[in-house]
Amino acid sequence: MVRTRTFNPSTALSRAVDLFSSKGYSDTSMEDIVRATGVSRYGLYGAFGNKQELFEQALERYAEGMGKQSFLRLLEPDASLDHIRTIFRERVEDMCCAEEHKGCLFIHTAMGLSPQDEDLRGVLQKFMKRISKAFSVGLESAKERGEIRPDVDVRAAGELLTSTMFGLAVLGRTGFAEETLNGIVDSTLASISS
Amino acid sequence: MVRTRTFNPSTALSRAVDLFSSKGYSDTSMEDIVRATGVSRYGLYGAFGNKQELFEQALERYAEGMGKQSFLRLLEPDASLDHIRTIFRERVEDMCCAEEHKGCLFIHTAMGLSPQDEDLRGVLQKFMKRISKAFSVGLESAKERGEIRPDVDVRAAGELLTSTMFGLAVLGRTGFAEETLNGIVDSTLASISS
DNA sequence: ACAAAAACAGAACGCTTGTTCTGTTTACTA
DNA sequence: TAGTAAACAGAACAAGCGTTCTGTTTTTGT
Repeated sequence: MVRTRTFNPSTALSRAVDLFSSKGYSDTSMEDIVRATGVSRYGLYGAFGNKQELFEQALERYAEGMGKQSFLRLLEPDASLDHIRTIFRERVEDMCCAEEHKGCLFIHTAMGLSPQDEDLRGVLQKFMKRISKAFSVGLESAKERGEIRPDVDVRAAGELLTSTMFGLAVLGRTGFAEETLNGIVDSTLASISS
Repeated sequence: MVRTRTFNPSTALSRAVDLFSSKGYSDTSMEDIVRATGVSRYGLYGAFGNKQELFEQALERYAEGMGKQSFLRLLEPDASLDHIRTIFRERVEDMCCAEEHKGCLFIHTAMGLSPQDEDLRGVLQKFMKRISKAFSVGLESAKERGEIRPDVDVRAAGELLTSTMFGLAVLGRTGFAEETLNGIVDSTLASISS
């Protein structure tokens, strides 16, 4: 190698994640990414291949970020119902307060999925099941703490919470009030707590 | 008028609704609509103005169809919890069984919304609040029948069900099993039933 | 210091997009 | 039945897309 990169692919990817998660795949152009990152086409194509591959890496990065930022703490042994509530509160705040409209890359990807996109669908499913599983584990801990009704099936409840998370994101995007969304969170959590 | 239309704008609009709700605004081209309807560009532009206006009419039509097909029955005085469950069952079947992947135009529209699209956001919000209200009215009837816990706030519960409906649609799109989705429906309804 | 290989900026390419224009056909009216 | 105005099919247009190519600049190893 005779000349070194002047940009950091990792931070460029972060910018791409932001764009993709607020506008989705189709409504984000390579030009947009060039502008947002300050990286030339050459650099982007050299580092990521093409738009599709860049998107896939962005999705991976997004999932990783969501995990680290929100769901990892559910796997700790002292996870409680409050942890779960906090995760929802943070997500809700992100979703509706932000005038920049962050959006949710998972939903964008799900809606953009074409029927034959079996690979991408699999990846997305894996990420969502991971979220569901994390909720279940957290719920199990909360159950041991006596915060959850003993008859609650933590697997089913994990799926319920995952579904709720996406439902909230859609309502948030549409501009529903933060209190409305938090009300939904509280109803949902109340339905499983003892 | 010296020559009459050879196509029916209303049925053409129906086709457009199908396309938009499975692929969203950006991923549906006028060419797609020309092909699906058999109507020439001239006819489409003459009847609907442009793509944006066609989309808005499609959204209106979609909402109307959703209302007639699903939510109108909740306004009848004998509406019960079973009516609500049936609506969810039908939606779930539509969403995940169908290999054609019908999709949800509301979610597509919500995600495609740009921060400054204040008008469209208002329209969408109106439709969603209408759904929420219909749920509330149905829940009130069910409550009078003794099917719902007396302490349930039907307004909050209506919002919860609306959110659930969108969450389910996202999971359905991602390919989650029908049983999983129906399980979520049952958990949700169980949480409010007496 | 020089040569070479890779990063760079941006022009260019082919394609698709939404939209408009053109010439032709049709059916109603007088 | 003849004239006309609107519907028609599709060519044409400009703009934007993802991608590639080109000529220039930069940095490292010799």
